Amino acid sequence: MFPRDSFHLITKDGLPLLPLVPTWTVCIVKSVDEPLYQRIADDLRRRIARGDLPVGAALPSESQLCEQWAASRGPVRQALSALRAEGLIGGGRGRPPVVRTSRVPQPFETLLSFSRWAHSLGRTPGQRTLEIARRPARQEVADALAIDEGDPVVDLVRLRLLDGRPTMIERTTFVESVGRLLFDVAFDPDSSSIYAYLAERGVDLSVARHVFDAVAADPTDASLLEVPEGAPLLRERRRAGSASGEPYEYSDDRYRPDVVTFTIENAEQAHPSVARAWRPTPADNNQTHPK
Amino acid sequence: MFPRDSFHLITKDGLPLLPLVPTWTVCIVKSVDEPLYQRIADDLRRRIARGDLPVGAALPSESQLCEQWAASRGPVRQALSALRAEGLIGGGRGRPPVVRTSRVPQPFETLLSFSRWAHSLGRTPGQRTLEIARRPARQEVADALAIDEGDPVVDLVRLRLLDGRPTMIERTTFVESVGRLLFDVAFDPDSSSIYAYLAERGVDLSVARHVFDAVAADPTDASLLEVPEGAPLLRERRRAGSASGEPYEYSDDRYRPDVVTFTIENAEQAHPSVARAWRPTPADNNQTHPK
DNA sequence: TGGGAGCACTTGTCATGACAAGTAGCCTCG
DNA sequence: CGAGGCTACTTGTCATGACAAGTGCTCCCA
Repeated sequence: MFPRDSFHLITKDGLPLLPLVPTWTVCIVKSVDEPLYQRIADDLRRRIARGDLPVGAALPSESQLCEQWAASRGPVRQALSALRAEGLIGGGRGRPPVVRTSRVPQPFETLLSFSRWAHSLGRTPGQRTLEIARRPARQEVADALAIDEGDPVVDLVRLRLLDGRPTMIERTTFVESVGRLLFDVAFDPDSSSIYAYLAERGVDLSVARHVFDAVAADPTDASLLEVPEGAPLLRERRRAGSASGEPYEYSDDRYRPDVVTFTIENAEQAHPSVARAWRPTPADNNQTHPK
Repeated sequence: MFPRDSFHLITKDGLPLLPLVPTWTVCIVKSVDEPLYQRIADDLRRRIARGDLPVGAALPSESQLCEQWAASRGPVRQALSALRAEGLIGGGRGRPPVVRTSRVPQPFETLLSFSRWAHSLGRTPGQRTLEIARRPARQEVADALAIDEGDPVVDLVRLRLLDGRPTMIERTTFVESVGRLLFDVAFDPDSSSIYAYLAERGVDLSVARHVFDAVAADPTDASLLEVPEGAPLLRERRRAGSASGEPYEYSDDRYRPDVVTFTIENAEQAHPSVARAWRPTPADNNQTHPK
């Protein structure tokens, strides 16, 4: 299915081999089959993330990049424009592009999958499945999934843990055609990531809409999340579906606000980026208050 | 200061005059001095927003756009790529671009300014200034503004109303150089928008970071927002500053979650868009539950 | 009638060349 | 010594041409 990758050598600066490079070490990168402008962009991203190009530093000029990659201005400008759209670089007419931030934007999946997010943080996700059932859709769920009230759906309720601590209650409803897959013997809701599992089965979740508000913990929430009844919880209601807009799942997730926050970064020029953030407990960040 | 705009006629379809157009009405658009690819993008955006190109419809092919605008593929592709980045259109190799949604992304300011947001919703914002004071910075604020604890700052506490109903408590702290402007006789905190006022004075707020969580209403919050003590509130902590990253303001805003929510729309391909959403009260949307 | 080859058309990628517009540094002149 | 102009260099915009890769359709043949 995947094209066989071919490889080539590049220097430790991420540049193709050129006579003027004095010393170099070897690393291997995916090469052909990926368009040139993407290889250029990936390389610049990597150099920014690694700190070779610190914040405030000027990138090589377009003509220099053209020489280094033996490319014309087209692909080089395409790469720079991609970085600009991600907010990584600034600059403008007459002055060379400048590194604005080294933060790499979180990919789409990170906001969707709790497991994937936890792993990207270097923490260990856990989960306890409380209920999985096939039942008729309630009104609110039917509206969100664009089906009729009473149509069969699959409900899944899970308590999600972070490093063993209760963090979130997830009440997800899948349309029947997708939820059916969760009853497969191959699926173990307590060990694997649902989204990874569904992706393997050809379910493409590619658009999502998240609505945030706050609710008070009801008795069930309170005992599972180990907070007092009535404590404020951060609620995310999520509807996700295919690229064509067909909804596949609706979820009501309630977070302990002392463990998880959501962050939006916003600039006049660049596109906004969103991220789920983990908040260290007071015991953890004792004496480590940021300067 | 501004270049004198020149104008030209285009048909009701937004196309330049061509002999093959049978009927047309006149409208005036800004023309020269704006690059071609932006004029093309603006025109397509307008046609999508007006419904001339409904969701699901295919856009003209690149070669057609080239003919219509007497342009080469460069600017046309630049325009399409801009729309694609905004999530307005989809499509790919071999198939013509397709309108994905007609929703125009909210500009940067809408998430920053309560007044601006309310107006864009067609609702009337209100505000009651509870406190404005110059005092030494607390620890948390000093950290956020990158100044030393005890440095002078300007605190502003306002109750914000939507259609006369209490909606949000805003506790904003400005660095002294910016906050000083709020004591000017020309500024009336109860009538004008702070951000519009500051922008006039040359304060450029162009990057912001918003962190969302939930808190319980303390006695002050409760009485001002007219909710029970301990009720869950949606909290947004915001840090905003100049393009170079210098922070100007830090704010702790607490919303009634039954009035305001925040929404993130997220897709695998396009950049995320964020928006503040107004939630009609149960009395308002009685019998108008969405199908 | 069904399936596959072929074809027309689409978008994706890249090269080359040209000019406009903005920046920063140098240098001259008052 | 300061102000202004000049120049080299940068990025922004656009034209033209070419080929690769994917889609959808027709048409032919088994």
